[in-house]
Amino acid sequence: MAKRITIYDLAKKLNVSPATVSRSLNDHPSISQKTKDRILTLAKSSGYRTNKFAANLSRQKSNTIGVIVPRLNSNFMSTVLAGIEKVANEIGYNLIISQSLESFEKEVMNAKTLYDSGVDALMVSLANETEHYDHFTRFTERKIPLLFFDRVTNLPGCPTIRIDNKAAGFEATEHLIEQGCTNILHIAGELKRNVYSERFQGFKEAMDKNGLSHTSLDPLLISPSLEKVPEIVNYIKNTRPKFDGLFVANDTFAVHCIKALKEKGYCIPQDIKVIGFNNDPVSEVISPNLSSIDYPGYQMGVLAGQSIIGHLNGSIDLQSANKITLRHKLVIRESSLTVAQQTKTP
Amino acid sequence: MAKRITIYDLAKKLNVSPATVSRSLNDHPSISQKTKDRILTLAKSSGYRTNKFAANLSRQKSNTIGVIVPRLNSNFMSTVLAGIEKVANEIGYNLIISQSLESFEKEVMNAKTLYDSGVDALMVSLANETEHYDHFTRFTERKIPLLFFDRVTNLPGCPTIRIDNKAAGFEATEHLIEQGCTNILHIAGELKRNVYSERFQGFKEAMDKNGLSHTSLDPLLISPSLEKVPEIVNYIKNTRPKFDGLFVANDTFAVHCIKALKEKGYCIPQDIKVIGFNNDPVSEVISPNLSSIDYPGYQMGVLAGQSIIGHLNGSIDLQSANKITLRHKLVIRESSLTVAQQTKTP
DNA sequence: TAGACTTATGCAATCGATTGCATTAAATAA
DNA sequence: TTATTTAATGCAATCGATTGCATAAGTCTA
Repeated sequence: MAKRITIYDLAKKLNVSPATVSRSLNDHPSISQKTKDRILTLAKSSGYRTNKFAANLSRQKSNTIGVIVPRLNSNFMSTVLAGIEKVANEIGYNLIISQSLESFEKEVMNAKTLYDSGVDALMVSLANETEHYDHFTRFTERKIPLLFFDRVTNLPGCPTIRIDNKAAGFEATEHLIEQGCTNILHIAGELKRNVYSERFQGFKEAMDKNGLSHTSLDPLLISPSLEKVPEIVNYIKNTRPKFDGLFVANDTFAVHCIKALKEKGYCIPQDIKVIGFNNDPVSEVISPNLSSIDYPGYQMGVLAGQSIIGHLNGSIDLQSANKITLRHKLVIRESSLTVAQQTKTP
Repeated sequence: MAKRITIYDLAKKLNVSPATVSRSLNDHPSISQKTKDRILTLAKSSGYRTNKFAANLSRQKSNTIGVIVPRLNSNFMSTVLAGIEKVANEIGYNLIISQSLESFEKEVMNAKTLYDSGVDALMVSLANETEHYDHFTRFTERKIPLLFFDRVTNLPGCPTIRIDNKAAGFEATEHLIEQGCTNILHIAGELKRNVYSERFQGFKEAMDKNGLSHTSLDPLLISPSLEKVPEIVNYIKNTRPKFDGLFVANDTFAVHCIKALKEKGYCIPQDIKVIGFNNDPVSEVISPNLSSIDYPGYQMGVLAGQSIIGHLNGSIDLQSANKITLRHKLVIRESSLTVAQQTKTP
């Protein structure tokens, strides 16, 4: 039952042409207010809803933005997505979200599907595995705005939204050094990704600057699995000279390291000071509270949304691919403070 | 440049009709394998991609599933979404995700938009505010599969996926009672939602069964804001007889209660035993580790996806709206154990 | 009141793929 | 060899909205 109502139905009922109906519905200036009112009234009362397939086909746009993220269920990502969704929703865009699960192949597939689905724009945070970016060229070729956030790469004409991971890594490391650490271990993520390589870079520079040697534990893939924690804790336990600082590129992992270290009898921060990255809510739950780098996920999402929409409206020039760098902030908590200083805080 | 290639282009180049091309692309049986091969080869080499707008318009389906959730950025929700996305992605469906942010108005808007977007199915987890469900009738009227998960309601013909919140609430409460609690405070969420009202119900029944009185702190809206924590801690502190048990309908909130209580000098579980709900990863981070009800978010997403796809394929009958109830599990950790028992565990 | 503009509407093509029905060609049966 | 079936393909309508161009009606000006 209830065949869907079309503009033809409305047109017939009001004795006007479908064209007039369409124009009225889109508030075209060349239709008299009277006619518009008649049509709008009927449209509303009869429950007319425009068929987007037809409209999309005709207009060649979908009012839809595609998003590819490594995974949905991380605190950071879902926060960014929440920000994107909010902006998109407000201006009437739909969001098609897909996850690469850190797999290059899936990322390529997702890109294809989203292209086919006719998204008007694409926003991507790259998978760990990704090393080539050809799957995005079909977008750029067709001038479909393409934006990278957080885990970015440099493609011509593509805006990026990110933080200064290197500076942040540097600050985190210097903070540990200021607290008296001289032998710091850095646990990174997949170094193919800027977020991890840059943090690592910052770490090295801070160590070098302070004339300290750095043991770069060759980064295990920490993001997906926490199984590596015991391994790392053993490594920490067995290495001499002893580590007195630990800079982990990701809070979740940091938190689990702390847990494991405590179980092995370590006192934190006395025996080893720890700092994470992301300022994930868990950092305030673990005891001792975890120092970290704060970094505005929600805002990143909002900005990404706004930026892409600017491009879609043409109000931002596509050529001038802007690179937005958001502010990060060192958040000092108990896990990295020398006890002396710690007691200062009430 | 690079005008998009259509089936007409392919048809012309191979001297066949567009119909033949279309059928070949869809692997229609009445096309000879030879022709199919020729067409498929050219299609691939020329980078043809089907225009989904046209296909959708013609077929009247979108290969798209709409999802409305209260918010993206909660551990539980993003986990469910990850599960849904996985299934949808595997069978070639796109996911349009939108958040109601607990607002009824937004939920209605989102439903409208998704309807207009021509989603083939809709999956919903209800907003706190929602009390009426008319915004969904346009879906059921048009036989668009509609499914509720976690925060469900009973609409005729709509499958639901959920857990037995009442039983879980009951078990959580009985566990506290077994541990010696006699004066338990329950902190619920918005009681309009089944997940919270049922847990509350289970709580009351367990208390009644054991002949205990229950102080039902009239549930403040705990989900969105943690600002209420101090208020609640004060309430706990000032109420006599003292509470010796705390059952919080949500782990995040529970964790922050524990933090606040510890700051006020409470020893947990000695002074007051605490149990949460959800088995959120933080429950293993807080000290003491939080007892909770485990409840499989990812699996819920997968099942929701499979169920809806069953409906779309017609392999599941739409009439027989199935109600799936997933297994939950009481996870006992330190926060709710009497010290005697606790020390038993190595 | 004719001519020149405006304003309001309609005509009809278009977007690209799908699909019921007709048709042709090839294969099989009689 | 002819009639009959089967396999392969094409024709043309359809999905519903958009939009350039044409046209009709209305308003002004001289």
